[in-house]
Amino acid sequence: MASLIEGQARPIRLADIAKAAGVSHGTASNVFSRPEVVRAEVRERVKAVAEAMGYAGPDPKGRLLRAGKVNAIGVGTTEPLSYFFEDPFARVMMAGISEACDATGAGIALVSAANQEKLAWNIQSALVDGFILFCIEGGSRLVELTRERRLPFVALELGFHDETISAIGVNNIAGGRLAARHLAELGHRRFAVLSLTLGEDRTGFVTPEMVRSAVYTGTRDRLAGYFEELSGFGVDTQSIPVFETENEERSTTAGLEAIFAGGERPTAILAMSDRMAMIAIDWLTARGLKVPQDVSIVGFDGVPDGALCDPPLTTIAQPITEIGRRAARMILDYDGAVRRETMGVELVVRASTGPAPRS
Amino acid sequence: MASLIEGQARPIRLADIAKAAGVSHGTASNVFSRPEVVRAEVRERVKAVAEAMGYAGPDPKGRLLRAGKVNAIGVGTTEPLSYFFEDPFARVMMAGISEACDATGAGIALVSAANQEKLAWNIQSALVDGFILFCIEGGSRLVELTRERRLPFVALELGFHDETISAIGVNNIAGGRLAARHLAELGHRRFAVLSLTLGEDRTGFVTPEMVRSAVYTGTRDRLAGYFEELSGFGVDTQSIPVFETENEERSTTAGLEAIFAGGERPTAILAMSDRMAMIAIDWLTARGLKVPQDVSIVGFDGVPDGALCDPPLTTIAQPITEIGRRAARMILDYDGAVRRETMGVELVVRASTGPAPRS
DNA sequence: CATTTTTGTTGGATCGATTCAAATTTGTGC
DNA sequence: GCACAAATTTGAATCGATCCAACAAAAATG
Repeated sequence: MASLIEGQARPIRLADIAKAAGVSHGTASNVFSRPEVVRAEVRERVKAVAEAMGYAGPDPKGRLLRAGKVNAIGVGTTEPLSYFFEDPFARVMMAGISEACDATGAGIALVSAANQEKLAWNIQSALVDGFILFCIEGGSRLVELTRERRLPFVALELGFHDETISAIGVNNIAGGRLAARHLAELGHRRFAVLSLTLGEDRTGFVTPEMVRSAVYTGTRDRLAGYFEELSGFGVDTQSIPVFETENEERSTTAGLEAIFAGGERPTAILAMSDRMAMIAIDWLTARGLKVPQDVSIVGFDGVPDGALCDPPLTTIAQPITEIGRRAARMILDYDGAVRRETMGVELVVRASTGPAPRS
Repeated sequence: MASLIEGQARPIRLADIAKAAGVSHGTASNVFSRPEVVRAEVRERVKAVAEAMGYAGPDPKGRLLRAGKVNAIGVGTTEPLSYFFEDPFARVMMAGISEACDATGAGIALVSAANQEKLAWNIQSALVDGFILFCIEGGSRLVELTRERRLPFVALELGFHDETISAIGVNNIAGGRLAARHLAELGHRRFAVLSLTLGEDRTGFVTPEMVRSAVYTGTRDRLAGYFEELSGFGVDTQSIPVFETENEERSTTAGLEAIFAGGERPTAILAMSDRMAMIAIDWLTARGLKVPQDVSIVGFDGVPDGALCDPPLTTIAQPITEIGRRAARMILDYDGAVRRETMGVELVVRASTGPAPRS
């Protein structure tokens, strides 16, 4: 009678095959996880029973609970999941993370939190041993949520002023200086800056007070680097227009329009991302301005696309892949310490910069 | 005395705070997962205790075991993990998968199996509700392994002849025909084919017998499409060189060298992937052959890069994103049925094809 | 043949939560 | 103040494995 009822196959458990094979569940477990300790004869019998009953092998869910380690690292962002596959910067970073994970056999779990309610849940319920956080905007909330999981995590790329969390970033001041010096040495004296976000979600021209109260010290530092260097060349940095964008097309275009609406047009643009720099190239070209003959542009990041656009982009290259590798290793080899690493950057000169036009 | 020993903080469990707050496990659990059923006063007390003890919230590992559902889908491949972020085809596919996952709040777990031993383990221990398999080469082993997990899974893009597994693919015969017809109508009569793998890991020229015994029916069908259509134009398909590659630079280049070593050079190349097509463009250009004046090339896939290369690539476009979306939904809405879907393809004419050179 | 080793097997404890039927408390109407 | 309904709380059972101390059997040693 029982057999008649057992129609709806509920998944076979290890205990089921142990019973069917007439061994203890301890032995049954060993057959799969440490086959060498069980006598060949028994091993074969248990395996045969498992096969016959259609056992799928030890369920990772059960193992996980016991083992405690998931063997996967979570990568979180407030962007939609497709960000990881579409954004050039993210892709190079992910390649670095992948490399480190491949080397140790760890998996990668992508965690997105495009909408606020699900963000919390997704972070809270992700099955991972630690997190790498892409702190674009809304980063602070992401960090807060992740901190509550009490798992190891590393913040990338924002330069939070919170010294209590592990982070890997680049020397933004040095990067800013390199970019500015390169342009200044080419004779440029009239500049404009396309800036990443400084704090709250806003776009538009930036005032010195806003810079001082910036949440994102990464942005602030790049700006500081630009200004420090340019001051050395006698440029009045107070008069340089700085337009804060959301690092996407719409707000960047708005920034360019605002910048070029004025009378004194810049001969050089300092962009805090390659993304904005490439949008700027397109925008200028579409308006008949030649890059670099009329306007020079320096980006920031060093994404591969920059080498392919027309003209190829001069930029401040971050060691993106290496940052990814290190971030992953930081999680994989977590030892309880808070680590903050700052990587160097380098100027990559391509064709988007040239001598200042003599007016 | 005990308190002296308890130095090494082992993570706080729900049971710990239940005891500390003087409530049962059940109530403590409800405080977190169904707060509305517990009296406000108790709820606050428990929460306060949790806060004070530094409780990280219900551990997903425990919840998972009970709930049974991971709420994540695994994407598996035999390539290294970085494949997902670097390969153009994979990226577009992943974007589609991401979209479907974002919509339902599911996560994505990337599972690689670059090396054989770890392959098995990674597939066996991945914490997912189902798999989407990128069946490039070595696909059959991947499928075998996954089948053993007895989880829902979908195979992408290979056109396995095994009808018992769910799969989404495109109409390869129709695609082949479209490509061939386009070239034939431009007057081409001398062709060469850069083929994807037909079966075991090998590269080189392909014989008709090998085609008949092909494991990968997707490859076979594209070839069939090419040949059927060309026959209609009176081309002797027997004499068309077909070179099987591994869809990467080295073997594709080898194929081109072999093809162009002969006396009767083709005026048109049918490539079974955009990847190979673009490699071919570069190879030909580097050798002073003009595309499409000297040689026309049609790709297959329709990856975005094809539109950007020089010259832009004529290709057979698959609805890659849509395939990804459907695959993800197939796992997410799994109902126990085996589904096999075939999507349509379309010819996208760009500048890599032109009239056959006369001579 | 008795004793020690080696090799295999057992079954209870554990990992960290959720669920649900039953027990208890609180609230309502009369 | 009582009966009955509604709202809370309890505690045992469960999810599916692994670990390990204890035990049993077989093999090696004296």
